[in-house]
Amino acid sequence: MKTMILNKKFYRHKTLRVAKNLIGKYLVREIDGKKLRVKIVETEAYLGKSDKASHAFKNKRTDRTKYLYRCGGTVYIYLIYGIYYCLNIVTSSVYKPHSVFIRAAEPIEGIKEMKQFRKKNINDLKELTNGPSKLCQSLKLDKTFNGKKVYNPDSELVIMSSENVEKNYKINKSPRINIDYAREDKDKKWRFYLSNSEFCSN
DNA sequence: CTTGCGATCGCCT
DNA sequence: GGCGATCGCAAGC
Repeated sequence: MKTMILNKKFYRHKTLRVAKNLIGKYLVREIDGKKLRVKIVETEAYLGKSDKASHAFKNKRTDRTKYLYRCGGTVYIYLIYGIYYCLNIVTSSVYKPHSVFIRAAEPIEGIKEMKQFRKKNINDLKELTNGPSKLCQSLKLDKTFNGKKVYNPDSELVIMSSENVEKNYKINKSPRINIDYAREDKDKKWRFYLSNSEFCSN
């Protein structure tokens, strides 16, 4: 079974389902003729209007969050703490500002380049991509990717299916990380991760 | 215009 | 375990 780009329809489903289905898929970044490839091992679902942790809670729509209102498969990247970027993939239908937050991945290809894009000297492989902003550094992703489509073969960032070994994946769930402000939504088990993967965030 | 703060990380103790 | 970095963003005046 060959790996291929996931089509637009993959993202047009319930966000919790897409968040789980993205585990084990490949995130592929093309830069200067080089291919950087990682395997997604940890995600979180953000359910828009009804989710106190979501940037689009109560359908809040601003210059920053407008990308969440586009079709499934659209990139939403935001700046956090003035210095770091975080990657989301829009899901569900247009007008529902849902997304899947990509928290961690396993480096597969282009590791030399990823090490160069991260600031510090990395010896431990998992330190390249075991956090949402570490991942963005390693893949050199920033706000210029906003609005791009991960199902478009011409994009510099696409998501690809994995081999059929994914049938053997055991996926766990837990509450999402660092959303204490979300009150009654903070304990919802909307975080998914590959069981036994050492490449998950801390 | 002003102000308070964050879906993180790395360094410090 | 704690904390500071650093600035875009959104809310409030």
